[in-house]
Amino acid sequence: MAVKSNGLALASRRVLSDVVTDDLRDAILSHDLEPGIRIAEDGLAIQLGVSRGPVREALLRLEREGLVTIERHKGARVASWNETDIEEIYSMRKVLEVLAFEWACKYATAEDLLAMEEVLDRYFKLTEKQRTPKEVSKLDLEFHSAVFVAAHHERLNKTWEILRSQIHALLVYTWSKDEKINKTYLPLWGTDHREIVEVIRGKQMKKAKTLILTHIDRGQQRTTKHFAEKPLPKQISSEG
Amino acid sequence: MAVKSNGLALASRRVLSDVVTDDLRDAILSHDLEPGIRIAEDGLAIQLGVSRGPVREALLRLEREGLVTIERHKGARVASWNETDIEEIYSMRKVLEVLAFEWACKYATAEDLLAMEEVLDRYFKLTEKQRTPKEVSKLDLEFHSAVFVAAHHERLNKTWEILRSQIHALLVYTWSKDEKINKTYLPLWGTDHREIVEVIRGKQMKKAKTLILTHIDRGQQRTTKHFAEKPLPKQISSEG
DNA sequence: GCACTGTTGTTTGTTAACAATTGTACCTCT
DNA sequence: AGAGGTACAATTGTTAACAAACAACAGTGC
Repeated sequence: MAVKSNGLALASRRVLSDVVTDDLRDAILSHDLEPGIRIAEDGLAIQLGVSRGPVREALLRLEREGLVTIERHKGARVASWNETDIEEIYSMRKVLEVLAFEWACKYATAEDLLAMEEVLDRYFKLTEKQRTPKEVSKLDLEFHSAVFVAAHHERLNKTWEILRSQIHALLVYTWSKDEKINKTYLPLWGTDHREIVEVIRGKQMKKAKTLILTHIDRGQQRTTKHFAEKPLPKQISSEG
Repeated sequence: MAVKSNGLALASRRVLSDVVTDDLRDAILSHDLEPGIRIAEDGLAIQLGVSRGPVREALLRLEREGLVTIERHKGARVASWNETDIEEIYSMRKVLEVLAFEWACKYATAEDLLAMEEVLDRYFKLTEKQRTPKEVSKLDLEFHSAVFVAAHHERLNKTWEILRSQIHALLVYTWSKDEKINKTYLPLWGTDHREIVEVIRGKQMKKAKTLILTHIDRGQQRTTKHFAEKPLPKQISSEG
């Protein structure tokens, strides 16, 4: 019923809990569900036309992704963010990306490099109008994910996927209100990434490390700035 | 029924899925369940006297911990290990521990340092007979966990807990057969840890980094060696 | 003998009902 | 009026039955 089999039959069979997980993640990352808001199992189940079982599983998975918090006997809420979260997320990101670049320098295949360039191409082909914060940050994360894939490091990739969701949510959150600031920053990313591809191709591990660190630092400063400027949304009162 | 309420009532109410998770984790980490072995939901549920719901949740959690692998419509198996896993685990461990030490140098409280020394004390008070691989590695991991706690970094701690389980399982696996090798190595750990505490107390971040890296390297070499020497157990035939 | 197919049994995925816990509103008593 | 307690409502935790997918095997046709 809630199975949206668009056209062709899916290769790896999707199961209801997968569908619910993806739907819910999309709802959170598209800011349909604001941070702090309560998610009742039954309500969501009815809304999606499924039973509570798959919904429970989905909430557990999203909790591990850091998009949702669960309290015993009290249920789930959409995760909310503060300055500490930014510090934690970006400090984690730095060490993970450095490791990813080291391994990518060692193990990246020709296909991996091609995949990275493909994302890069899509970025440069964006028209001025398409160059929205949402679209650009989506491509940015896609590029970095391509680097992690190139690292061929299973555990590192799993950890990155979790952090990626949180970064995504954080960006959506900080950018949800003001659309003007981005124009001055965004164009920089493309050239950064182009340089990164070449460094990996040349297996210049030392250079890769400094390059990625400054690249991420820029992102962190931007995010911190936006976060500070952002007017706090109506706090969910049922917090204390 | 399966609720083992030993004496006093637990502070934070434990729920069935928690009990199942812990029981199953113990069974895996104590090598009662060997790597590769199949875990049927129904069987485990009956064995523990609960229904399949909590068992499913437990399996999901242990999958995220990396102790169990789940295949769609095919069920769960106890995770098994190879040389690649060792490389992945220890490369992750290095970057996580370095980050933990940086943050611990910055944010460790007096209580945190005390907690570390308490673990250290228990190590040095072990009698010759108590100094088994199992006991020593348990204390080793406990010490490192204390450092992560001292870092006061929520996401880093969560990631470490996952990796810690895997390291634990890996150690149990490599040491499951031969008990003789350890005697020559084990005594080193205590002095390493003692030095580590002092470095954190003195907030010597640079020194902490090199110290922890050589410390972990030793562990990796030992594990790799044991793993290579270990005779492969009877492969679970239902693999291919 | 070998490939194919239908059947059967086992296991996971899903559902709906039941039990237990938490939060709230109202009532009573001091 | 305020403190405390009781009943009620809402929500999560748990269970058992049902549906769907997968795996093994016997039987059929070539």
